[in-house]
Amino acid sequence: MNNDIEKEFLEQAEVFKALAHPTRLFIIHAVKDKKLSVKELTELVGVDISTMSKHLDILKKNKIIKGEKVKNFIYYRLMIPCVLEFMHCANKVINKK
Amino acid sequence: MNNDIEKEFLEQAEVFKALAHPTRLFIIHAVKDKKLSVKELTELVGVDISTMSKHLDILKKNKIIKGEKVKNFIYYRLMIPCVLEFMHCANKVINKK
DNA sequence: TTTCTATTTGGCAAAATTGCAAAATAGATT
DNA sequence: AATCTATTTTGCAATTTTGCCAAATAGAAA
Repeated sequence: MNNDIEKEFLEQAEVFKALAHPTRLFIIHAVKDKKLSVKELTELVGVDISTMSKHLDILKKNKIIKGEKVKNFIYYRLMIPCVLEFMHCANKVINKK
Repeated sequence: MNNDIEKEFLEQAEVFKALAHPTRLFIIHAVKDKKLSVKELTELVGVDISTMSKHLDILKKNKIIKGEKVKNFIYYRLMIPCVLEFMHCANKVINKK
């Protein structure tokens, strides 16, 4: 595997890793058509708020979601709609199991 | 997060996890239009053959690739073409970084 | 300013992933 | 049968990921 190709797959794998967690998939689903704060997402999932913050950070760093500060809150929204197509495809894979 | 939803995202996350490794993304790319044996893939990537075997097993268990035995060799091929669209989308995400 | 409220960060232990080496299998060839 | 050859499995140590708690920040409200 040559160096450029290797780098390409390495970068791509980072994106897949960012998606490879049930809580993060839930977040994507939840913010696809409405903005939600860290606290709201925390309550929906039922996890410690620091844990939620870290999950959001991973998605943020990969430019999958984006946060907008309003007063004390940071509202997150989905930035990459094609991620939803990923998920439909993933479902096809699951159903063939 | 209710139980059914949780299960759905848990299953989806498994598929994303299967894709979240540079070697496994390379494999998918390599077998998308030609069948390759474990040994051939091992040489292309430059990894221990037992490591390659494990990567292939992960993709196989998730029905992403399928192996066909011919003589002593097992030739793998891509089963889920929509995975390639995943990768195009992942590239869009990367380029926005 | 002091006090809330929302969010992030650091620390840490538990769990999962990774990759090599060695041993085990499977089956083809001699 | 014995011997190759390809692949898988086991064992294990190193690395990474995860999630809670406690502490730190940021900024709004009183």
